[in-house]
Amino acid sequence: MGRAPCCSKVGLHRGPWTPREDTLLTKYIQAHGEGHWRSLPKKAGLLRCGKSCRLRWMNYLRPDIKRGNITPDEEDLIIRLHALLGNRWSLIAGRLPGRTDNEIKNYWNTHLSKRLRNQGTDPKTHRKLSDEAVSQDARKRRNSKNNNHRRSQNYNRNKTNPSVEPLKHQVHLPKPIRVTSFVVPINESFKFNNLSHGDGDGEVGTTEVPCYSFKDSDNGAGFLVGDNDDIVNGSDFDYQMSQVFTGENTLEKLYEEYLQILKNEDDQVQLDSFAESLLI
DNA sequence: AACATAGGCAACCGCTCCGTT
DNA sequence: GAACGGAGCGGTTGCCTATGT
Repeated sequence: MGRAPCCSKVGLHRGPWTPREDTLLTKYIQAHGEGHWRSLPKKAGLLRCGKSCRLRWMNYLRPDIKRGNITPDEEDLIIRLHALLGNRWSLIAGRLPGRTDNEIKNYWNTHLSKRLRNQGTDPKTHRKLSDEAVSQDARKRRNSKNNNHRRSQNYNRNKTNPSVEPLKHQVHLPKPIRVTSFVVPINESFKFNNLSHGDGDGEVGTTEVPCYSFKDSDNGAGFLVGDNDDIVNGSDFDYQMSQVFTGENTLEKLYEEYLQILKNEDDQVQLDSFAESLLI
């Protein structure tokens, strides 16, 4: 408490990560493994704070991250887990292979909580909302929307009004799709390739971009993914998805657990002990 | 075509937890 | 037991794109 934020040091990069930074971070972790986040940026040659590096790795660069649409099964599981655990996103993410807490949190805030409200369910308590509560909720949402619009309006005003200091131009890369659920050992997990592509500033040239080639030792399925939309082969993606969900039956197993518990929903002790088990 | 609004997501911030000294 | 520091978590913000007017 009272500690200075680790990102307050001047001269550190902030905002979206560049392909070069991604490469440096991934290469470093590939060689040395995760951990020691505070000292990592210096050793890896990054002008970022350790927290930023950790976040980038955990939410974006890890090879076992699954990107792409949340399936209806996953949605259902998230809702049920949220009912049990509340906003403990990391615990919820821990039960969804390849999903990150940040992704689930965002998905909850942007999709699921709205859907529950529309269905007349309080997304916090998972209980039915009364008519009065529903209308109050609608008023609240209108207000929060207005606040959000103000932020957008400020941004757009700055964008269109040359008298206002323009915000720095930032490059948002296309979302990569990384689909693996198997553990990849350090140093053998992935290889880097060089890709020719536009770098987002209108220039076209050769930039080093992380592009990982995975190999599942069990079934021999190769898989190429990276920061470029055209890298991922759709059929491979589907194939991997099916391996994740039909091969391991992770979600089905969880569903069975849930169904068992929900059958005895009155049995609070059992429910509690299940929630307890998730904490391990 | 230009502008306004709405929605989505990556990244940041501040706090807490927990191991070490 | 107190102080310290690394790591992790959840809430919030900033910026972008899509859609509407």
